[in-house]
Amino acid sequence: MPSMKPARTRFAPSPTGALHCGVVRTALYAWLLAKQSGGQFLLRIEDTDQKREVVGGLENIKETLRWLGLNWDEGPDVGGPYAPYVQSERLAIYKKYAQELLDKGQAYADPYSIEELEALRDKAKAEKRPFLFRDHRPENPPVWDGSQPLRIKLEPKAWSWQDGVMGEVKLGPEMIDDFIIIKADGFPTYNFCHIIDDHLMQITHVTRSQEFISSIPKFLATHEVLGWESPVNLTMPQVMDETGRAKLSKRKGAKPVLDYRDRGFLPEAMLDFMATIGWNDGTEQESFTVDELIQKFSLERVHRSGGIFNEQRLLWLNGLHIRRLSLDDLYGRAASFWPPEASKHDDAYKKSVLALVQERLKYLAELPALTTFFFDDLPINPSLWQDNKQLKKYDAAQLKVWLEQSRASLAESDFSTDDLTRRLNDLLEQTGQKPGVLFSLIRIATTQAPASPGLAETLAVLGKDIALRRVDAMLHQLA
RNA sequence: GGCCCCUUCGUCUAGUGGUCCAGGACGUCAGGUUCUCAUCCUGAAGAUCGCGGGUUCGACUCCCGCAGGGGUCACCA
Repeated sequence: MPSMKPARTRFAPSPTGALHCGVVRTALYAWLLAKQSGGQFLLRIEDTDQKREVVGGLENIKETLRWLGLNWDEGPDVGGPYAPYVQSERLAIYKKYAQELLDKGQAYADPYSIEELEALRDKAKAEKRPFLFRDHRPENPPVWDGSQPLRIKLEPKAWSWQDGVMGEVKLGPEMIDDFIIIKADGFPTYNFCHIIDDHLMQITHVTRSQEFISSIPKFLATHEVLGWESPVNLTMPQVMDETGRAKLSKRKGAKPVLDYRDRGFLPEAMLDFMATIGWNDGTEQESFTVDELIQKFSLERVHRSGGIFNEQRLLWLNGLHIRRLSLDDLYGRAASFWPPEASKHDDAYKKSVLALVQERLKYLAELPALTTFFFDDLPINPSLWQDNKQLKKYDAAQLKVWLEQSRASLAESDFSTDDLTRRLNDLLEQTGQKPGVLFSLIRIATTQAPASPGLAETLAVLGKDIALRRVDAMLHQLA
């Protein structure tokens, strides 16, 4: 376990849509860093682009993190020493620093219209040279009245830095330009305000997704101009979609994390899955609890290459975590996933059903498909025995004989699993049949389902009345 | 196009010069666990370690080049 000074990390999403696994994985790594070092994890909302803001975006962020258990020590709702933690409520702070830069001659008003800028950019493109705003710095910038964008004046300079994940990265002076720090609408840009906030909020490690890596020189230069030390930059590899051809993004159809909750994925499985796209502990351990992640996670073992979001593996991990749960725990989590028919039944019954399907569930939304026959009689489906590879060799009269024999024995049973098992075995001898034939017949008769848990266990849970009633219905059908 | 990052079985990966004609896991296939589904167990197929040079007695591991993929070049974050 890496010992380090308490790290203050943050997750700083913008409320522009539902959180997906790509961005949440970056949040998870930041959270793990804070937890394992005894530091703090902050949530900060970067809502400086009013146009892109989405209704419910903030709620989705909070709900996603809460569901996953990525609790924030400071941030919206919980407050903290550096409140507010919503950027739209911190405008005065950014303006203050912008004014300071302006006063020092480190910032200037941008006199160009959007159209003029575009023309300059097009021209540069046509001439196949990079567009740099600094080549067009106005000689006598207008007095900044807040209606023009304000640009920071940055001297071109090559930067190299030690990235906590990527190692040493070097980028040339062409990556630095006079970027806008305050937009014409009065809001600051991400490039500017996140630096101020990270500094004021004493963030020690900044996790960012890979698309920001070429912006880091700008961030470094801005720190320098402000006279601040940069926090440690941690650039995380990308999470790619199933095609492997693009990073996970909302536009490309990445599913919201909460969709997985709604399908009955477990938060600990999601965390396990996300953590292990791009990180492993170097042993052959394939699955981790949250505590193990906190203990074992290390930056040194985070990959630099991107990883594909493989839902197949998530499914496997989720099944694994479901099986690890105690029955009571699972029962609590499954509450909203039962089929409607189950509402007529009591907790004890539902729990005994759940015990039988626990090892069969990959996700909780499968519950109805696996259990409906426990709660209500399914319509009799002749194809179940007519197409069954063991049973289709026999005619209805023969099946009826065996089923009647079975009914007679079951009628004597106390329906304990032990007694049922014994009787079922006796019936094999009496009828001279293989389990493949007789058990299939009884299973189909009593469930009318294409699949079910073990026969004796299933019968024991169903109970005598229901089991015999269904056998009778099937016998009637075979007549 | 410039710049940056990446490149081991389909996928997630182990691997930091010899123990690797490459190990594990998911997935797939086959068999076993008194029926089905699932679990569990066993086994199989699956990677000439992107390509080409070099360094070295020896390279997946080091160096160079190339190719491919991803990212980025906004009054978006």
